[in-house]
This record gives sequence, C-alpha cells and structure tokens, in this order.
Amino acid sequence: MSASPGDTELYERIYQVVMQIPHGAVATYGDVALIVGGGCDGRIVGHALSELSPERALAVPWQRVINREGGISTAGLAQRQMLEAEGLIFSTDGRVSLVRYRWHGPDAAWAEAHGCRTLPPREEGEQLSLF
DNA sequence: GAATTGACGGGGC
DNA sequence: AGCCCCGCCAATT
Repeated sequence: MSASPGDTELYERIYQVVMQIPHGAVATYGDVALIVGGGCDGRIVGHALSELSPERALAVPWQRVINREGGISTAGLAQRQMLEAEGLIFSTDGRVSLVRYRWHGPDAAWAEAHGCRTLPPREEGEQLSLF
C-alpha cells in the first residue's frame, strides 16, 4: 500500500475545504489544516495541492492558499497574478494583508456536514497597519 | 524501516 | 523586524 489509497480521502477533504474559500479571500496552510482536522497540518495541505492535477486545479482555487507570512510559497509569479486578478493588493515585499483578506473559515453547517471544524476565533486589529 | 525533505506553523529570544 | 528550535504528518530515498 505504498500508494496510500486510504489517504486519498484526506486529500479530497483538503480539496473540499480549499474550494470553500470565497473569491478575493485567502487562507493559510495552517488554517486549512485546522479546518480539515484529524492531525492534518500545513505540510499535508502543501503536498495535496502540489499533487493536484491540472484539471482538478481548475476546480480547486489553490492560489488562495498562502503561508502564514501572507506570502506566496510557490515558485513563479503565477499565483500572485491570479490573486491580483481577484483584487488582492500585494505589498512591495510580495505579501498581502492577512488581517484583511484572511478567510474566516467555512460555514458552521458546512463544516459539521463535512466532519470538519471551524476556524478558532482570532483577534482582529492586532497588526492592522492600514498602509 | 530509518533518515530526509517539503507549496508549514508556532513559540521563544 | 529578525533568527532559531521544535513539532507535525506524508512522501520519497
């Protein structure tokens, strides 16, 4: 079972969560991992998205998943251009304001229906430095 | 089966 | 702001 067939369901779960990210919003790898739950972590999310098939990439907005720094972890400028096309503003450091674009998490009903958990409450305005 | 790597995160200094 | 260390799970070597 080196093909890890049972883990495919975990990947599908990750894809389902990523597909819930609305247009113009972003989520960190850790956030997606927390929503998926089950001991999933950011690295698994990264692997799942990296193993994403081109056809599947059309349905899964993988570009809306960024790292905790609010930056792009992928190579190339493809992801950044996709986010900019959604209206996100990148700073000179190539990062976006997480406090502004961060996804608050899936709907409570959706999370429970998919056996996932919502995002823990987060303090707003911590590092809110508007410009 | 151990060691390493990876589209990571958080805490501490 | 930076830097370092640890944990976490999966895939690869």
